[in-house]
Amino acid sequence: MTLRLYDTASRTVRDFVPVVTGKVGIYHCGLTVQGPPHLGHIRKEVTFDVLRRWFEFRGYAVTLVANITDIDDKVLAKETEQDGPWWAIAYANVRALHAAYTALGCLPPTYEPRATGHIPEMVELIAQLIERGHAYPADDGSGDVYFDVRSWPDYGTLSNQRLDDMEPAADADARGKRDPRDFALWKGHKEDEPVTASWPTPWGRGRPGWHLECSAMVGKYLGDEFDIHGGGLDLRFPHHENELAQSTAAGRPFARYWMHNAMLNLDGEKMSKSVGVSLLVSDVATRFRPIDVRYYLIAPHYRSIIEFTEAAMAEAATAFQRVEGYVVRATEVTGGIDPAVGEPDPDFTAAMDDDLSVPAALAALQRAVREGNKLLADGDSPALADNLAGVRRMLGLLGLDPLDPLWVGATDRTGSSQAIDGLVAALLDQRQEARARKDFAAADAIRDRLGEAGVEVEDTPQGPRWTVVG
RNA sequence: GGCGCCGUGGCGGAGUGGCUACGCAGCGGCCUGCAAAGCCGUGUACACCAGUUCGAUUCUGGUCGGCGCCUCCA
Repeated sequence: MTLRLYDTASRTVRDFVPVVTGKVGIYHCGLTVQGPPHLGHIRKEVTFDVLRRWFEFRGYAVTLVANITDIDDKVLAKETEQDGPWWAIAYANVRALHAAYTALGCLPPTYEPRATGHIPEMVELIAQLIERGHAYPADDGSGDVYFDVRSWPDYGTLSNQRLDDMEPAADADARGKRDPRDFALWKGHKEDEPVTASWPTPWGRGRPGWHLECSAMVGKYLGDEFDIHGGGLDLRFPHHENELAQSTAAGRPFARYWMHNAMLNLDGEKMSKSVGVSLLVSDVATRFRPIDVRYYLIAPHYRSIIEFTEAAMAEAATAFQRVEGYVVRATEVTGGIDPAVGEPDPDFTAAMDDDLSVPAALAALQRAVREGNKLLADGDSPALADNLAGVRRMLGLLGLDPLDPLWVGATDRTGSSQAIDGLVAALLDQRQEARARKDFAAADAIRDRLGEAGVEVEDTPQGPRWTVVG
């Protein structure tokens, strides 16, 4: 079966056909590093991490490029709010983003280009656009360079809007614009802005407009025509519309597929940087296990809005821990397996091929877990090992295998020092002796004492097992 | 005003012109010394009103409600 993806531009689900057979180039808009990432930002990262893992499973050589926009109005504005130069603030937020990636099990992108490192590529693109008659330097001496939307009849196709219905762009004084909807490719240096935030160009010193960096960088690393361009749905317009216009007007075919993930809302509204930052990844990760957070973020379809609530998050954690519990117990019984030999359930594969239908894929996974639990009741067997391998393979494709080195430490439910192992084992021996002589009061007393110390005891057909909780 | 998305059982969340989503919670049972975990069983769910149809939660139109974008946004 072919992989099918929903393409925002055509508003249909289409068979995926790569530019180059066997390869896929994906570019998704990383962050404008004006602040540390919140749960909404990381939803996007996790979504594209799952996409990337699925393409790799399907045998594609994946090139994943996620940019960092480290210079723009908002970043500069932080300089006056916070103590420190804009570039230090941007860098600190890059580091926070990397910490969030790691915490939530996202594989690093193939490359992570930064806007400030690609000024020459941007200048080149502007020159091409001016030469072709689609951009012009403002005649008010501001040093701004604008994209001429009237010169590009296709402007508006991505967001399905007509130019005449659009409101004026407010990214600069309209004085130098030919049309109020023209957007800035380049912004001339202003007296009150730091000189460090300006670069020389044929049109004077200045800094890039918001959209230019992505067109320049995607062109450099993925080519004039590439496979998939992604990002949050809120980027569809103006950001992606403008990228598309800039690139195609410069003669570059650009993205074949546009993928946009839906927002994560809080209190019924989109989490917005301008409304105030809440639900920082660094904060959520202290209240919930990161692997549970990842499950919560990918369990709904990527094109469905997530209304964040603590209750739903906690419920998702319970749901995932059921799966995780099976993996842990089955691993204890089988002695461990190599997940690479596992085969995903056909229903799982079909669901993932169908525009990354993770909810349906998880339903298949849950059925496999139920089967596994039944097998587990009979102890070790080839069928159990087989099932466990399949379950772990499926989990791995979602970045959720609890035994992946990625998560070790964070989710280790049995790990403790050898001393604790010995002490608990000794107490459990005493309890087993008590049970053997039907002294259940003594046996339960030992279990209660262990429970008070945070050690939970369960009796299984293979004997008692214990885990450290909390 | 323009362009879109969504309203599913107590909760989360898929999907389909007729056939069990799945999970959480609840209830009943099995297993267990007890428990935990697990397994089995268990729900007149598709905002409202019309229309199309043999049949609509699914398609069409309308109403109500919620959300996103229209140059800060993931």
